[in-house]
Amino acid sequence: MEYTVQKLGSLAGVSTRTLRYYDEIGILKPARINSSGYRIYGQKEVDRLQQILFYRELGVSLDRIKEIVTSPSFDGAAALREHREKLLEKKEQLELLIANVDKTIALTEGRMEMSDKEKFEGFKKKMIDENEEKYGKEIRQKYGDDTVDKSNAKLQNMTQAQHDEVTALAEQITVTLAEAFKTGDPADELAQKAAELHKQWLCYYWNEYSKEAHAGLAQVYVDDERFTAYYDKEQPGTAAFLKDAIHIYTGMKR
Amino acid sequence: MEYTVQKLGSLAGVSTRTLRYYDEIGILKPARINSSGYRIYGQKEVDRLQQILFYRELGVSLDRIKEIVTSPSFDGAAALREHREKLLEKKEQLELLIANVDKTIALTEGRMEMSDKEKFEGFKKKMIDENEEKYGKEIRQKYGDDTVDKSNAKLQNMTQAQHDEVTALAEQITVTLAEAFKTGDPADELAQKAAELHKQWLCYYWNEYSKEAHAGLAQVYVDDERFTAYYDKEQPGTAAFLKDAIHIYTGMKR
DNA sequence: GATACACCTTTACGCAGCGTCAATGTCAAC
DNA sequence: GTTGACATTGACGCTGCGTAAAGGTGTATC
Repeated sequence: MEYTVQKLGSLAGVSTRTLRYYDEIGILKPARINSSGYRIYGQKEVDRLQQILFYRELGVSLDRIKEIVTSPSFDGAAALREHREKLLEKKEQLELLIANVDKTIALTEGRMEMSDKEKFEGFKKKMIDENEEKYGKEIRQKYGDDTVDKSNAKLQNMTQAQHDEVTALAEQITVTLAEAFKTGDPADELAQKAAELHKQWLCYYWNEYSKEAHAGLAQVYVDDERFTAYYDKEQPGTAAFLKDAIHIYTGMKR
Repeated sequence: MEYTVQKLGSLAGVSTRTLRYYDEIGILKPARINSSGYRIYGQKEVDRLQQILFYRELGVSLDRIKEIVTSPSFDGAAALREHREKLLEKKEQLELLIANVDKTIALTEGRMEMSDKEKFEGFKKKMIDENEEKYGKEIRQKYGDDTVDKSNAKLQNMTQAQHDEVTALAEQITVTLAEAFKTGDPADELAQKAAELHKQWLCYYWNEYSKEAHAGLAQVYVDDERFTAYYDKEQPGTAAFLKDAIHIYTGMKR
């Protein structure tokens, strides 16, 4: 299959200008130039463009990308695995930031206090991490454990922040559920709110939410005595009540 | 508390140049200018800078940020919640990309086939989303369901890719577990590999992994008949065997 | 008072990664 | 031969600063 600039551009979702620029900086040369000077791309170029876009997405500079894709000893699979690693790191970064946002929201809604210094912790940490990413290997060889410690501290902070949110949510569920239980009706507005909160709580642990899984878990709450004990702690029958509420909420009767 | 450019800069982790630039474009003016022309920032400016950095982190242009923070009818909490939403979207984006990478890795390691079009799906989807983000409200008002449909299609695709991986992993667990069961020893290398695979599988669903939770789930496999049935399908006793393997793997005896 | 030094100021150019003209050539269809 | 969708090169513009130049200020030390 052969492509002109526009064909390849629309295939890959980039502009023709971008393709010409990539040609200009020598990162993606067309397979050949036809008699009228048109750029003609082939299969190899499609694959290469894909790789380029992968790395670009990561925020890797075109210069670095050039090094990567023009290297003759280029191990595609290894590069992709590395690529994957970085994406995961970026995801962690994001989660850290989200935690920071949550904290700030909590602040504006009263309660917590945050010193000026604390306010910028998230950003500073980020910068530290970026430095580590750049100079990581050297630093690690030189200072070893210190770096590892920092990384661990970050992780602890993250899970701490997340843990705080989850705990607050769990508390809210308990309260709402106790209120709802008094009505005795799992279809009642309050019980449905508890189910909704429970869904939110669940979403902290599950990447994918499905009604089936939610309903399934509710069943486990009744079937598994450890869960049952937790929910029935204050008021026996609460676990079963929650199960009913969730089954109604999800529309699953099983 | 009052700050000069450098004080504020080091507090916030930005350069003095950045602060001067923010002054220049009118996004963050100092509280006052002292007799020598020095920029002096106060508490209000610290808070504002924090907001600016939040939005900057998101990739929002300084122009947009200016609109947001200079708006007199500025609801901080609402803005933060919106901010949070976008971060979550970005995280989804990332997960979509990771799925795309995984797919490509699987491709290079043989098996799967991927058409040229498919290769760029991730990127195209991303662009569509970006357009939606920009013009979302207008489009939604004009075309309503169409946009919603697109969004849903994206989600389906994402879970599809992830689902493929998870299915492959689950298959691998089944096979390994069946082999391991023959040895009859849950501490055996093969059984421990099955536990390891099970952990990986679990990590597709859980954001946080803990040994306690893993061991707890293993117990549920034995306690809950639906799970037991699934694992004992080919060979009764497999669920209990997996539980033992995981309890050894996690070092939890309970 | 001189000198050093860390801080501040404005002005101005440079960079990536393209978008966006402008001016012009080419191909297929009518 | 004209129209219209494609292609070409060349050049300038944009963001969000980094960085260097050329200079003023504040405090300490000699």
